[in-house]
Amino acid sequence: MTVPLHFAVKTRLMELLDRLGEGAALPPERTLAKEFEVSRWTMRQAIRELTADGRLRARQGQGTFVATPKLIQPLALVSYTEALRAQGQVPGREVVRFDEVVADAVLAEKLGIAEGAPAYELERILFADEQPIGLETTYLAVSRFPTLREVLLPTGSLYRCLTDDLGVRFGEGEEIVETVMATPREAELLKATQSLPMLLLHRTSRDTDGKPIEAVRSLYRGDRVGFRATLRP
Amino acid sequence: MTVPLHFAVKTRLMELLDRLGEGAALPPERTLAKEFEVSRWTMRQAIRELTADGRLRARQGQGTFVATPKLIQPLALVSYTEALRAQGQVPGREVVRFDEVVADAVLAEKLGIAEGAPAYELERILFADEQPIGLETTYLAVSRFPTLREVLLPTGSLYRCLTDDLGVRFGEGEEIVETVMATPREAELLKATQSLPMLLLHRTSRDTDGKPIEAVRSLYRGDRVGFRATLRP
DNA sequence: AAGTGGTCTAGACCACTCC
DNA sequence: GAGTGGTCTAGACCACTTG
Repeated sequence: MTVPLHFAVKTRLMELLDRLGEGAALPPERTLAKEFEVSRWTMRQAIRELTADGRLRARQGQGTFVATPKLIQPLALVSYTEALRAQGQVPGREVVRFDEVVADAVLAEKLGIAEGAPAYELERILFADEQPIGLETTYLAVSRFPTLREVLLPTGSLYRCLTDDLGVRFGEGEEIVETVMATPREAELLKATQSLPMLLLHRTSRDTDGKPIEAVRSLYRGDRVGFRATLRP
Repeated sequence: MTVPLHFAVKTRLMELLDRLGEGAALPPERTLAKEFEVSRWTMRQAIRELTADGRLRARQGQGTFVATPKLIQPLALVSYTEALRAQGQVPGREVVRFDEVVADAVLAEKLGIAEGAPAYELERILFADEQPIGLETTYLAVSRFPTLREVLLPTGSLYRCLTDDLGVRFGEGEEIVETVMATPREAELLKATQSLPMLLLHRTSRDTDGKPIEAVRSLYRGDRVGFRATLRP
């Protein structure tokens, strides 16, 4: 056997998906396994890969469905709200946590504050058209934005608040992109099956004077989201 | 929601990895499964996630080992060769295919040529310190670079060849980043286990006059590589 | 030949959704 | 309660590497 069986199944399934339309329901796993004459484990392996690729969406208790194309987000210092609106999607946010933490050495260096100084930790779920697509944890120096708690609306845009209400002018930033597997907590918050590949982004951004603004850890559903970067030599 | 068993195993395994050093060998799956009192399937699920996260590397017939940290590559219009050297790694290339193909509508639009016009298809495996980390397929218009076959050395840098030998000046580009699962062929070329999450990049770049230079499809091992982008407002 | 990871089966039970 | 996807077991065989 050269090609693994589950991959041959994946290939045959893809043909089936092309015939079915977007949003169409796939037959149950057990039925498909019988039709393809493979075990349910093998069928699930094939379905699992197609799910990770963003071609299928499984919903427990309901069934498996043909997915819509991935959302492509800009990789730039722009507002999540405006970026989504530009693509005709309805943005949404839900605050999971808004605490103050003590900055450790790594965070303090990123925010340009002393180790042990207080920092906001703002964790939010990002939605597109009511569906959770990302989990964003933002760290900001309390000393720099002492009034943040008063001016930031729970469902408002953080970038708009920083620029319009607090006079921040974004300059340059750096972002590191990698793939990881979600933890059960993260998967639950994003209503994703466990063990789905995610896109993990680590961002630090500075204002036009070069002063640190924020450090951000963003986890996006790899099956639903991609990113677009503008390249320079 | 109770935590799946394989994830609890993953957490316990991570503690074990911290005690073992980089490059250390893990006990065999069957042994670990007995020690943790789980089935081999559950143990493999945990190992699979740690492998996808880049914490472990499995080698068939040999064993499973604690991995080294990911390589972070720049997301910019720069030479792969120089980017790798800047990080103290030894770059390498291997040409898999160097054909001429007929451009379909999508490719023709990207390259600024007529549909049906000939285009080079150059597929290469990218190595870092002798290990395959990426598979890059580059498309260029034959009409624009008629002498490419003569001036490009099999193990040479394409970017260096374009800039130094053919007088190309890179201007701006666009890159889309997403996660996918590798096909068996791709996994084999990258000497990766099948079904490992990969980073898929689609790049188009233009010269300083705005004329299209190349269209590139790059597939990088998600367990070994990450990317760094510079952000602007 | 022995030992390792890789694939696959058959079957069980759980968690969730909908009727 | 019925049907769906999600997790897990026990066991088998294959493919690869090393001695």
